Amino acid sequence: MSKEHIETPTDETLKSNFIHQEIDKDLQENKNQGKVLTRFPPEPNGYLHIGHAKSICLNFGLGKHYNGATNLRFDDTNPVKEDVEYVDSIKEDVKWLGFEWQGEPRFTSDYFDQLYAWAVKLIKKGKAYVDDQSAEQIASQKGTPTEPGKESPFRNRSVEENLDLFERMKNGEFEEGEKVLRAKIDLASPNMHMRDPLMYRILKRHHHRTGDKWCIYPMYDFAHGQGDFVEGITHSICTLEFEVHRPLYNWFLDQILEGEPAPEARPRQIEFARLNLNYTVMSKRKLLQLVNENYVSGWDDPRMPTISGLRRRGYTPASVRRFADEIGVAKRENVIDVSLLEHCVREDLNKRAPRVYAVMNPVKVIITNYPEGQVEWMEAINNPEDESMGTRTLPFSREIYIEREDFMENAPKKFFRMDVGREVRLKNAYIVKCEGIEKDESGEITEIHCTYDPNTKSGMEGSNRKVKGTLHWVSIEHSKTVQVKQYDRLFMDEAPDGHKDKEFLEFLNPDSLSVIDNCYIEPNYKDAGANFEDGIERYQFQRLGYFCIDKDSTEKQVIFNRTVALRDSWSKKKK
RNA sequence: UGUCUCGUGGUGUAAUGGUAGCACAGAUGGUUUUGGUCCAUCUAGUCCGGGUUCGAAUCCUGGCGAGACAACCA
Repeated sequence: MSKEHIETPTDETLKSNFIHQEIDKDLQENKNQGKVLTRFPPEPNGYLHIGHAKSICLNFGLGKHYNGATNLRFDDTNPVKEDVEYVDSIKEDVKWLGFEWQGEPRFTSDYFDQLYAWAVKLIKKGKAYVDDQSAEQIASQKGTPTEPGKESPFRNRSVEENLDLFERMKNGEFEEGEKVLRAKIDLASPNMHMRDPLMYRILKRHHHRTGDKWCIYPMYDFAHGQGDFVEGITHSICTLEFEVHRPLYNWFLDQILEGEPAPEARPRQIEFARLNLNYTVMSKRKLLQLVNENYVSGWDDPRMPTISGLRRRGYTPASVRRFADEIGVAKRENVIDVSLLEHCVREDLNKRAPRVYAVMNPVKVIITNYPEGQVEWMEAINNPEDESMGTRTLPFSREIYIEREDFMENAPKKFFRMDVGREVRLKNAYIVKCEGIEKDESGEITEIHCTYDPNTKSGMEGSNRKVKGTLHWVSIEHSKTVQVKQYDRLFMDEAPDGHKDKEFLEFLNPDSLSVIDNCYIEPNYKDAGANFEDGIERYQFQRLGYFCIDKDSTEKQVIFNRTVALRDSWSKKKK
């Protein structure tokens, strides 16, 4: 089957995966009245990255596929690290990717009262207790995966005392670290998470939503599963590391639901392997470090694997969704080659980006037999992949720029470009012949002299002649000067954070950004009809790659970011 | 020396007891006014051993290997 169009979100055909099969089974058993409700539950403590995009596409894709819905919930149980800045960026990124969450975004902090009540219920059942020990003491009693833990001396306090203490924790009578609430489960469990995990800790911090109402905050483990339950989530899709938490979530729900009527839906957690991409890092901590220590310009630096970085780099939402679909979903550890991501954006942009002429590394060409002062407006197709995008005109004159790399003295036969005595075609203009060159003292070419054949204007009969090379060009007099930022991979190592003895920063690529201040572009590139749903202008610079206009552009200074170069089988061959 | 999870071309991912397929990457050729696109062809795989079966990537068993888990993080 040929790929005529890259799928739009509505007709996206999801690749099947094991999660579909599990949900299909649940549906066959008529669990949850046949409903499917998923959720995307980020913590607002950083910007979303391509790994989150996988999760977003999975969760929202599932909701759509099963005619259900997907909630956006912020798991904001740790005011120390969280911020509204992140809430806003996450909403923007999910929307940009093309997904809609059900109703308003949810916040785990909306459930703090309920969680508190449930904690009290557990205390009353003798399933939770206040522990006065320090973090270190508790840790030292946890045991190891192979040795059982030891009981806290406070484990068997009376219900009354626990109730009193917990309320006083809530009232702010104790300082941070003085007391915690713990679940009373099993210190000998082979699952470390069942060894009397913490439920609440004292944090006298301002919360971005609840303000100063609380000075105790639930731990993620005591909040996440209940958040899903409260919302009626049927399938809680998460990454592999939470597999060992699943029994704990189920235990909490069992405790909470005891004595209650059977709920309409009870979340079922299914885990999948997170995305890893080579030549980058994906941990929030490391991304934050890159930002804070100014190795990049910000979360949306086009070299970052963040969604905002990809957006600024020029990736389209469709290309990211396609990528998420291509990589699939499974439980085994995986490392995806960035070339697949690049393939996805090329595939989309090839279909949709208008072609324009720009010269990044110019050398001057004088067409000696072309009349001085004459200008011809040449017609050019905006996108050979999409006739409906029409044509525009661009000016041709006696003095033009071509790429320095498109000329070579004494070039080998396989070099299909310009050399003295050779003919090449100037795309959408004339066939020209190189007659000679001029150099400066250092030997660098300063001018190339050509003659043109007036009978070979594109469209004329005479232009049908076979010529080995076709070059792009711009008229010097008419061209506009813009800045171009070229990006290369941020790290030189395939797995920058995969070395025990070396820090990932050691592998930073010093050439990951190169700025070209004088890039020459045809004057009417805006007429080429760049039209993208997110309003970002994207173009193909003929023969060079895909570029988009950076948000920092001004009228005086237009900045283009290179999204990705065109595939280049010539440069590969040279090696 | 625990519990859980996972091993299919270089990288991902299908095949759910019945011809190991697809994508990316790589190679070759064709078309081309982008060395792009497109088209065609090729390279390359079931971790190992035993068992069940007419038949095993799939089921059983024993190894081996990888990952996760011992934060008042999520």
